[in-house]
Amino acid sequence: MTAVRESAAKSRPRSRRGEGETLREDLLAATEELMIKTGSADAVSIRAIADAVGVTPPSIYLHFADKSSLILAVCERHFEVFDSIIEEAGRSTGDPVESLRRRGRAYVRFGLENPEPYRILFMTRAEGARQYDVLVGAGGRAFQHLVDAVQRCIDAGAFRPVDAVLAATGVWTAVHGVTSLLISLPGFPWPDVDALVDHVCDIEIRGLNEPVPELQGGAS
Amino acid sequence: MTAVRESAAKSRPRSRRGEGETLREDLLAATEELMIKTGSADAVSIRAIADAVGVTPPSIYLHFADKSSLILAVCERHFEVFDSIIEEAGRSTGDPVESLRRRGRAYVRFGLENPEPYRILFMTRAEGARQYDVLVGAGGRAFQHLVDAVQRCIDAGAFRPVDAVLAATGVWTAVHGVTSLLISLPGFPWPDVDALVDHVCDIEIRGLNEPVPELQGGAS
DNA sequence: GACGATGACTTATCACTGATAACTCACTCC
DNA sequence: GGAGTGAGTTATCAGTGATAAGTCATCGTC
Repeated sequence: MTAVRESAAKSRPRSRRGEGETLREDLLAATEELMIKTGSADAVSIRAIADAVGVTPPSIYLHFADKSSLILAVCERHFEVFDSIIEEAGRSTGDPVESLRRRGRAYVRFGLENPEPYRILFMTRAEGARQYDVLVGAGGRAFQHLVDAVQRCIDAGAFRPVDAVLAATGVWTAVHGVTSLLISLPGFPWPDVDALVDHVCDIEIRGLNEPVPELQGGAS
Repeated sequence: MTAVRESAAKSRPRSRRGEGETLREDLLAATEELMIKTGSADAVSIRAIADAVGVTPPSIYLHFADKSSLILAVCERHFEVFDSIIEEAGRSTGDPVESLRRRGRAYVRFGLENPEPYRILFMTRAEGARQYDVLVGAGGRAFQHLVDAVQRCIDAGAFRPVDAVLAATGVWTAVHGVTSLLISLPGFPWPDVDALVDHVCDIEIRGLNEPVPELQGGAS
């Protein structure tokens, strides 16, 4: 019987000396493909990955410490793209407030288009090394980009002079809230997604708005 | 060797006729305890649960279809309490806006105090039966309670006359965003949690505020 | 050009997981 | 007192992540 699983490569030629890295790349690619196909990281097994690449399970451990390291490596690749896409969306306009809104839209869209990496990066408990790596590395940079974007709104006088880090954290949690619930509960009777995202951005922007000083009976 | 695992009850007396439900209750209690102790539903195994109760693994399947049904049953119990705690917090004041703020605080606090049930209910992909049960049942009621709370703010003239369902959805995603990120990334350099939650509530409330009609130069 | 070293991988196996089929036991009711 | 059944057990399965130890080809060296 020997179920053929699905791989094309029944067995792959052993890499030459010094070319071990090629297997590592192939493993990442195969894992990503399987994750997208199955829609869940738990659903892809070490054996399935090994089969897809045409190699035996233990050889995976020559390149990754364990399964979660492999999965995380795949997700971190997405994260780099994540940050750059958001930055690009933010740079597509000169108005800082509109820029922030576009960042928010891009964030949600990316999360919905890459639900499993998003889930792994932001919706599962991070511990130890992973926490440090992701948060201090690419994650830290991405968050700083958001803080800067908020600061620009403050500097432009569009937002009250709040603590930019606190405000940025609030913005992040807001867009994450929509993204993550849409991913987790696809069966909930959600309003139109675009309308919801726009509403969330509206609330955030209005909430951080400089209020017109009407209470003091300002002049002119 | 036979590792003793940890249970006290080495074996439990077989239930009498008609008392099968007692095992079901014991299973729920033991599972909840193990979930709290290990902090993760995956970390508690069918065998560990069976051991803790003093029974063999297959007997669990006489009371629950599979492991996830058992876990979900534990979480749904929490959900009932969740809703009632939020309702209670909301009723503790007459001011609808302050009431909404208290609901938000209670929501986040409950999530942080029961991270694993929260994770399972709101942070893992829900499918099929579970989706239907939780969303249409207790979840539907809880959400309706939130919509009502928002509507009261609108009726009181404290919020603009927005779509109450859309606004409630936004409020939910906002408090969920904080809760879920705090659970997932405990190592992130978060601001003070209370300050963050208050800030998120502030933004939401200000964002939904009735703007003083200064642009039209309103009368009186 | 034989030879030890080593990079790249395989074979065999472990401990564990959720789950099922088939059996046993004790009690109840007729 | 025997059939029926509720309540649980024994034995076992297929699959999981992971490891120890072996194989095999290639490289650098003498």
